[in-house]
Amino acid sequence: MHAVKKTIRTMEDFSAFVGLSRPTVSKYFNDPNSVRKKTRDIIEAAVKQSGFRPNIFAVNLNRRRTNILGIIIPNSTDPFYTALTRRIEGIAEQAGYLAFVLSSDGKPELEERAIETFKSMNVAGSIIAPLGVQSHQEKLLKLGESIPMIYVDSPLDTVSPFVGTNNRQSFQLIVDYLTRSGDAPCYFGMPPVNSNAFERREAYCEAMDSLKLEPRVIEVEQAADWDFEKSAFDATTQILRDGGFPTRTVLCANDRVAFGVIAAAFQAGVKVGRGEDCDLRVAGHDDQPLSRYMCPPLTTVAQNYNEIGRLAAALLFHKLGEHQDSKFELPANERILLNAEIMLRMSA
Amino acid sequence: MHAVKKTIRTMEDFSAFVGLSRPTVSKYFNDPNSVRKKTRDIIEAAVKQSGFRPNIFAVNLNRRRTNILGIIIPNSTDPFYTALTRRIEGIAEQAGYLAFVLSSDGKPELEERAIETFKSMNVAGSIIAPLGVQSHQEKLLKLGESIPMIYVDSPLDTVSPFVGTNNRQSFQLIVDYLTRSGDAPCYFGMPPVNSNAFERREAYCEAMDSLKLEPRVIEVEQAADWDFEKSAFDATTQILRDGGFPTRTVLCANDRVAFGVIAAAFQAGVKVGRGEDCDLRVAGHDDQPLSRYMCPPLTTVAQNYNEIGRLAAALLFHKLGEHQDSKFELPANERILLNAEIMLRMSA
DNA sequence: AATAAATCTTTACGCGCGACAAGTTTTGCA
DNA sequence: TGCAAAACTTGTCGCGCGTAAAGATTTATT
Repeated sequence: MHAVKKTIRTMEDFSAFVGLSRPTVSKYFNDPNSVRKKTRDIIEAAVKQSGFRPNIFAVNLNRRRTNILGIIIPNSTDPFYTALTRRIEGIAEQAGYLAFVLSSDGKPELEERAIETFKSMNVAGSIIAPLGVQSHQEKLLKLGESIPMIYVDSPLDTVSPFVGTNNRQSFQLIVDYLTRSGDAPCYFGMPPVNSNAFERREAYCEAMDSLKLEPRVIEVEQAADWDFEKSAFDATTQILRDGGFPTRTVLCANDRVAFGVIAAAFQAGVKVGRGEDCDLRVAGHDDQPLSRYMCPPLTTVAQNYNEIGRLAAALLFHKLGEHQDSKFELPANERILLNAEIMLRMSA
Repeated sequence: MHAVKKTIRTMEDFSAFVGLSRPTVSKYFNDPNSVRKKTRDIIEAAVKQSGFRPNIFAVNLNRRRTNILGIIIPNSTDPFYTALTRRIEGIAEQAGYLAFVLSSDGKPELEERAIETFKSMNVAGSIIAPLGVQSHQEKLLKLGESIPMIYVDSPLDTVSPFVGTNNRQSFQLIVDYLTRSGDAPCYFGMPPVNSNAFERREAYCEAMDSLKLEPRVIEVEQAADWDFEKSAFDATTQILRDGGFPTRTVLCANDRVAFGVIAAAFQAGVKVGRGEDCDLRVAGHDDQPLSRYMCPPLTTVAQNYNEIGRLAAALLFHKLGEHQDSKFELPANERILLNAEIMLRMSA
């Protein structure tokens, strides 16, 4: 005695299965609270039993605004972006949106493709960690005219909505600490993949200036690719061969650069750490998941990617006209710079 | 003298703009080679000028099979999966598919949600790195009945199409090497997040057996979460406090576990490496991007994620009936175990 | 130049669902 | 019990595009 369960493919099928009309079922899927509790329970039971889900394409076809958010990150293998992405995905899902993530993989043409894909998807809104390519700004801005866009990590310009870390504050913090606890740091930059490369360098210089110290930026030629560890490793190997760093403390533009520096130092027999017997202190920026497992554990500044994600989503939802729940505290303005927190560990 | 460029939103608009009929334009987008070269050139010029892209939802609505591939990975912050994913995305794009990536984040319910999302998207096919949860096998298999699915990294069962690393071969390789070059290794497992956890342990034991050596598996209680480094770090700290490892060589189930072990050893003052002055050798498995930048650089076995991605995609396209280009060499069968390559570095 | 073949145009339908209008039933409340 | 409001049903349209059929036009072949 088995049920002849004809496959439920469409909402039509499903509504027949539930014993309700299709418009009612449709209403339910758009807003479960728009139907009576009794009805809701019936539908929910049927959903559970049949596993029916409305066809995404049909749902989004004749909707003015889709329930899809587009996320573009510049590199899909960098833990910072993946962590940020995961956070945003979670929030989006809770709010009934589907987050679609594309990586530009450091290439402007892929960033452009991603934008066009999102355009063809008629996404409700977009959160983008942009590449720093000048020529693409206008494309992004053009897309921004038709759909709400929030920038994260690295600002597109000086006016578009943005959430990121306050590099000035974070570098002031780490420079202060390093200076108080030992040698003043020299600065080891990151490849010029986005505006953070320039901003952080400036932030370092300003922090040094404010302490009446001479900034010492290590001039390294770095291609604009995302293999941060490798370029830092190679450069450091060369530097150590050529007589070493100008000071006994190196502040890196980010943790991945610091990984490369530490690895090169280790292999050159240079002992990294803040102990008496150490030759070099190395500090980073970002607090990547692995930083605490480095040898020695990396002293760094933690970017609050949870907050960055939350606030970017909050800004976006606000622009989308979502009635903000208590959980979506709306920030005061559209240019948000978050403070970072210093993570004192053994490397500096 | 500016063109009054009315917005081109639909293919209707676009075809008028080009001066062709909509069906012809539609044909072009489905297969550019299905129209005359002259026509193709006209359309392509117009695409370039207007930036028109067919609406993804409309395109996929009344298609029997969409041009979307679903990818499910168990953890979005693990570099192995992100690298694998990126590879697959690239291949999919080349073949005219759009890869949609969802992470189950280690949670069976999210894996299930992801599957249902893909079902609602009517994806053409799916590539999945499954969690090892027994109860979900049937859901996956059920989905597999309606759309082609390829499993990677960790097999679902013993029959479904699968591409992954031959753990037997890879562990034989590393155990051989470790044994020849020093102490026979003991084995440090990974949290039981998928079948690799068991398979690798078995593979280690078999490799030891084949050398007439007694396998020594370190019994560690590890929760089934993805914070591999932390659990390995904590366990190692405890072990070192309790008198150390049973042998002077530790083979870890994967690199991330090795990271935790090495960090704990470092902090306990135990020197890791294969030098005369070292206390402990540590080897890993996978060759994560950061492994070569560890201190010391991690000796490990490289999973060929490029090949895993390529072959998974090739298998899938074959099932989708794509005329395989030369680039998609079809493997002989549907259960592919790739050999791994040993990466000799300084840690062991 | 004549004819077949290839390519195009015109016309029409339907994919699955959201949205709306108009009519019917249920519910809540006095 | 009665009556209005709320919640449902039935019916219909259209989102943007794929696709098929039938006719018109261009291209290739002899």
